[in-house]
Amino acid sequence: MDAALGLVGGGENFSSISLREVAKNAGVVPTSFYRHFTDMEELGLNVVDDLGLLLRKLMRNSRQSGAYAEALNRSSIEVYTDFVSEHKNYFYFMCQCRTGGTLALRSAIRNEFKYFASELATDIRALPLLNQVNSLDLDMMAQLMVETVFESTIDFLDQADTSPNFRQEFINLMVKKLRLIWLGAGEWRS
Amino acid sequence: MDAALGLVGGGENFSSISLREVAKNAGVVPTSFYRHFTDMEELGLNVVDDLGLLLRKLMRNSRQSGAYAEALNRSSIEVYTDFVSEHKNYFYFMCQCRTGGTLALRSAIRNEFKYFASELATDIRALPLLNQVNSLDLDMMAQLMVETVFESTIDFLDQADTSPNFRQEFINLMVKKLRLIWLGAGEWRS
DNA sequence: TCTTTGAGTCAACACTTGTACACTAATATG
DNA sequence: CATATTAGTGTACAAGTGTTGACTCAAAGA
Repeated sequence: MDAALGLVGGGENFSSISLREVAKNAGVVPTSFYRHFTDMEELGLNVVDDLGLLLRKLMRNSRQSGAYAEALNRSSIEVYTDFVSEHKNYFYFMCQCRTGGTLALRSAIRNEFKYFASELATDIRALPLLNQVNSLDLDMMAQLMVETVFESTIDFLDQADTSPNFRQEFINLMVKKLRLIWLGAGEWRS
Repeated sequence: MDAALGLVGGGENFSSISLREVAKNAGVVPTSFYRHFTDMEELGLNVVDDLGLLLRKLMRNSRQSGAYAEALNRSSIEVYTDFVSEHKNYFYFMCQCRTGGTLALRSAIRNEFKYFASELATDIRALPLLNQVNSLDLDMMAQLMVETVFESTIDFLDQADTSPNFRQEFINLMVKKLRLIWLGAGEWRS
């Protein structure tokens, strides 16, 4: 799995990586691949699971630090961008497969997002700002926030190394977008 | 190009489609491919150009019908979803390549988005609702709206055929998200 | 201690892939 | 009419692909 992620991080597309490449990158003979996975797709699904664990860990940490309570303010965006930088390969993989993977892979990732969004929804449910919002609309809002962040991740990955202050610009833009959504949420009447 | 798009629409990932497959699907011998493109990437870039033309056409139509003036209300979302349904292959391609293409392909698509968003920005600039918003923030808002719509396109493509009322549910959700953003925009003070 | 099992090796297969070269036929252009 | 150009054809090759089957060997469990 690390070998596959390495290739993805190196610029290859997961869907066009061959079993043999993975094996070679893992320092192992091609036939050994079958000892671990039947398929490249199965390998991909396992990576999605790992990614899910990673994201849950991130979420736990954010909750502890209290940043999460205000759900996606500046500091939580900073945490996120750092996290992405530390796990570039995983996020390249995720960005690629969310739209370009097998149908099974796509829906596996979709599910991770749903989980993430629903966790966010329960966390912000209690906020007094949102007491005019019903449960369905709350889900919609959480979904929009999560999507907004994830959607921009590929841009961050692509450009993070281009200029030293891109990270700050990116964070500023992200914060604005989320503030805009929060502003709308405050006015929302279900 | 149609042959390539056909393969994409059939579930294959553009980045793993071979030159030979395209040739076969076009009813032509592999070596003939080189008469038109040097590369699969070059073919891809040409498809992006075509897609750009398509999107501009869509935008023109929406403007004429007046729906666009209110920028992404229900009827313009309906127009968009119909448009996507009519050009599924193009949109599968776009969704795939925005995150999974070559770097050149990715940034070509990014540019189309930028163009689209900036057009939207100039269209909504005059709205009295937004007279407290400066130019930079307006761009950010237009960008968020465009992203929000495009980001969900893959979900629409994947699930449009699953249930007969998915289209309506999708439109409802989309309208809500955009309404949320508009609500925020109305409160925004740059 | 014997035996099962997990993870690796090697050789081989039929097939696909990108690309090169030499050739043909229709269609524009001078 | 002659000539260039454009889009197609067939053959060929070296490299890469997924998958098979039979083998080794260290570690874990009985």
